[in-house]
Amino acid sequence: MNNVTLQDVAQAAGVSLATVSRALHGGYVSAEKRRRIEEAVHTLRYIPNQSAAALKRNRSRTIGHLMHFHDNLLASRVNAGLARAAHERGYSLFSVTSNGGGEDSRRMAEELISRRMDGMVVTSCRELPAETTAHLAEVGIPTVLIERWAPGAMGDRIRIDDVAGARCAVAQRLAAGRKRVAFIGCGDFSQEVERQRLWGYREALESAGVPEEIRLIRLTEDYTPEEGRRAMEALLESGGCDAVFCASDLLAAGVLQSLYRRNIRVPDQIAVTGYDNTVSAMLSPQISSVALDCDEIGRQAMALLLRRMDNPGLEEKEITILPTLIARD
Amino acid sequence: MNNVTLQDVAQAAGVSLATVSRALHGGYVSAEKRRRIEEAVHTLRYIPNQSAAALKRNRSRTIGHLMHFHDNLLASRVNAGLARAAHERGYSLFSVTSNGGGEDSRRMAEELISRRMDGMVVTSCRELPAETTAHLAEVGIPTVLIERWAPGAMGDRIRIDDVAGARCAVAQRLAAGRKRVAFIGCGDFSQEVERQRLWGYREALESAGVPEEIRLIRLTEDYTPEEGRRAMEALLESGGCDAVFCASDLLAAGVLQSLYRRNIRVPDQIAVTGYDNTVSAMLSPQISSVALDCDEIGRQAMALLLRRMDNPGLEEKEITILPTLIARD
DNA sequence: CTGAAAGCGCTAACAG
DNA sequence: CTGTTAGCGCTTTCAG
Repeated sequence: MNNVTLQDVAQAAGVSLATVSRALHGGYVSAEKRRRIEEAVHTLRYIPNQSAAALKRNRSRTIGHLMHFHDNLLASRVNAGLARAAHERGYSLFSVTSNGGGEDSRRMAEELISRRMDGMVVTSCRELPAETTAHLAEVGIPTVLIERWAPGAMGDRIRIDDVAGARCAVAQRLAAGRKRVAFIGCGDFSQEVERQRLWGYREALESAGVPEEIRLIRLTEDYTPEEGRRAMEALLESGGCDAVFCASDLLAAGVLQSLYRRNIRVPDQIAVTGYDNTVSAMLSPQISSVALDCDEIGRQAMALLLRRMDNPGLEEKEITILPTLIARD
Repeated sequence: MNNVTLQDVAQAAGVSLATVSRALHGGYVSAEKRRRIEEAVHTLRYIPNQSAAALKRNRSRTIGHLMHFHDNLLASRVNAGLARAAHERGYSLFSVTSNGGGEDSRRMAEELISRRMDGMVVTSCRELPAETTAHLAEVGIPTVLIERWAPGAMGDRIRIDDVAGARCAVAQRLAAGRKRVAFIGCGDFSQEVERQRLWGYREALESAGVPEEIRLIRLTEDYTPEEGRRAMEALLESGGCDAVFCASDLLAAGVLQSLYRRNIRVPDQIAVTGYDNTVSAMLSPQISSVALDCDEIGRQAMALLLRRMDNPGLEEKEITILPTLIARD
């Protein structure tokens, strides 16, 4: 069993427990004792008990990450970026994934509170009750919301400039001479993300002086290949197009399936652009997509957290991340 | 700040701290006091401090999950399955992802130890030093290794019957009348997983009385679309085939890209089967793939952990999970 | 530079 | 059924 404590190390090294603690935290300790302590730590395989440290310090050196389960690589990439950033700053990342809706997220958030996270990152959760973020604020846990959040949520934010991302992707097609660029995206405009992606599409058309055609805008319920396939079918039946901008790679995957079935070549006959760069490089053919720098997101999130830990009273801050188009065809 | 303690609740409810603790854990408490306590908990928004509880109990009610970062949905699905299973049993899941090699995994494992995980799951880590698993055993943390593990690693195991998975996938093609079924997979045969997938392929050929053709077996360095593409190119140049079994969906994605480029129709001219069912439903066309039941894996892992917690002395146990073929074409 | 000592918040005996 | 009490292992003053 694991029972090696500071006390044991102290005994083995012939010093007091306090000295060992100091040595471990880089305090003033004579070279000789430090050596003896290090040796004891090594031979006894001492591993500090974080529960005790956290209890005493009232800080866990851990950041909580709450995400909603979505069979999507993006979340795990953000998670990886966050983990790296946290680690660089001397924190660990405790990730939890909510499977259910608001009630579930709420429970997970409480769990993170009960573990006394020093900060909290909430990625793309439109379900987390605003009340829960308020609770976090109340108990003094800095919170950063990434990409999506429920209305009324409190905390610093990292938002993605999806208008720019979409605009850029569509502009590229127009610049390449495509005349009829379609939009396939989720039509849940209660969400800013969805509004932005459509808005970027429209802006690109407008800047290029291309009139908007209602027929070319296809809205889906959700981001799935099936929906993408269906939308593309409808689009083709209504008269076709020569390029499609999809508001997610999953939709684009469905679009490609539909085109494959009808033997319409991509990008020769129709060019397809995805969004989020999760599976775009795996599709046939590889398609262009709008990518997020997840390491950057992680770093910024940590920066926001640390800033607020130092100074809890600050106003809520919002950082905008600019996505970049990865051109593949 | 968050400073509501048991003591505060006790005061508010006019009972002793011990009574509150008992009430919270379902011990004997009179109905009246229980009511008052619940009320106090609610109005004060009391949230227990897990660090303190864990310190006292010397158990954290948390399972650690160590995985190696791989831009792959499988890991996050296993993670989700595990989280669900853990939650059902009253545990939380603390997931950490190692990005680097053995040194990094080792550090993460120590971090999990220092947080006094009650159990540990290691998914698909061929890098985790055997010595670290020994350390876990030594400090009494039950460990379950899923899918892959470094040689000499200690712990209960969940292995995937990849021989059966591959055999079944290949047999299906043969039964459908395909004559020249190729194999594209990673050639790192120091790993059991890789050996098994090739072995399953061979077994299927043998049972069907089809002679093995060395030309049809293409080995790659790794599981990436690029490698899949390259392998398929080579295969086509060497004379082609009428079906390909890929040891991973990512390889299959590359295979499809290569076929798309040459305008070879799937499955009419060549049928493609993937493995792991991560992206197979997103590809064009959707392809068959061998799937793992991640919820089942999670449940089994938890069962192994709990079993060993109750009885640490047990022999190491191995559970084999049978994958299933998802036929899509 | 070093050691003694006081808890952090909670659980789990142990006596009422 | 209820309250008192003794720590869990660690950090951090506070005196030497």
